[in-house]
Amino acid sequence: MKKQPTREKLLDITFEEVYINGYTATSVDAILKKASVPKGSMYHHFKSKKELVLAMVKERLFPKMDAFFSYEIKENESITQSFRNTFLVVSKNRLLVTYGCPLYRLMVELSATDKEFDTVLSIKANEMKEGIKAMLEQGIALGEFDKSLNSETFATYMLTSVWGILSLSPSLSSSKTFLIQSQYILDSLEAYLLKKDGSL
Amino acid sequence: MKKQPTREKLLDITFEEVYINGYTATSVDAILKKASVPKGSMYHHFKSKKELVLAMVKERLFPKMDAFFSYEIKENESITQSFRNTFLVVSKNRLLVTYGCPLYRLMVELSATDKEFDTVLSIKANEMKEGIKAMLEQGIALGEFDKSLNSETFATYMLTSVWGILSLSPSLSSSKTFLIQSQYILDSLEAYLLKKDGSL
DNA sequence: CTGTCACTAGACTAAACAGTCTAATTGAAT
DNA sequence: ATTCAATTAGACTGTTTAGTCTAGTGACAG
Repeated sequence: MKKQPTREKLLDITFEEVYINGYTATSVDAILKKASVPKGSMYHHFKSKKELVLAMVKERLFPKMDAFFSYEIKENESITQSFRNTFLVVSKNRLLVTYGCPLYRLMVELSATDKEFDTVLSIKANEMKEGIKAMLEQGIALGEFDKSLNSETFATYMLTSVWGILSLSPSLSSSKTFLIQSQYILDSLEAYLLKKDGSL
Repeated sequence: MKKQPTREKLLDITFEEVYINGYTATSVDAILKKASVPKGSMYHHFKSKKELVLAMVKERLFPKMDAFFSYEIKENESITQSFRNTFLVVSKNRLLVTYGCPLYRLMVELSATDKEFDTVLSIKANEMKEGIKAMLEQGIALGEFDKSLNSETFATYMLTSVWGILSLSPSLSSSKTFLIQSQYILDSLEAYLLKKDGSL
């Protein structure tokens, strides 16, 4: 168990603390205590609390999300099935089901009042929307969905409604209810499904 | 323009400040300054910041939401149309579209870390779910929806997905995109619609 | 007119906050 | 071994925070 470099340890602990408590409610001192890092070290690596958290967003939060969502469709798998699989993976992630999407939580807390956070977080949100949009368009191109499907607005709908469902109070959320509700999202996609033979 | 009683003025300003900035990022001093109320007066009426905000939740936030959502169905109006009307009303509310639902924002910020807030806010969230659920059940009873519709989970889905859609970054939200996306929610209800004659 | 009590007023306190400073220590290069 | 820059260490500072305290004010009942 070799010693983790200070900067990396700080980013890890900052992710955990800010995810659960939010940006404002997380104090620098609390992060330092949990990480067992003295103040001077932190302010050597980061010029302020905000810089620390912005670095955490770019070097921890974003990579975590990139690793989670692939937007790739496996061979012989329909786009619908691909979405279903992603929902299944999400439902199995205890933290996501309990506390919601960390990107979304930060957006809700900070986007209205902090332009810099809003810009950075919106870029990732947009990237995710584009990923979903590309999948939907692939589905249209392959004849799975009707051309009348507006991939832009439907992608945004899928993304934000999943965020909303996930961000229920921890006391009310469960992986089972998430799965049922994600099915309703797929139901709304059904309206654009081009039924072929009775293969399903 | 008669002078507003101190307590009432404090609740009004507290609602505005906490709605936009959140609980933690709103300081008592900021509220007092904006309301032009001295500290002693506030601590005469409320024993702490938390009590002030809890009172605001009960005496401002909840009544505002009660006034907004009726869960009543007009004569000769289908349940589906009734939902559509509510979405239309929501889309016309600038604050809601810009900043999202104030109840939901507070839940995202506090439910994971504060049991008391979680309890109080969850009660209202549950009440709203029950209101929607009752409408759905009325729709089943009147033959508008199929009996296979799970009113409990679908009501939760409607509520949380609307919250998610509304809580997009202010820089990305608009009343038009909200309306389009709320239509997708109604699309998912379509799967349970008992089509009758060609009256629609 | 006077005593009472709800409320106002704002100076004050102690703790928590983000951020600074200088000195000590480390590790790598020479 | 010596040098030197990168890092660690934590005491310190100034500000903001929620909350206290005591003196005063104003309206109203007797």
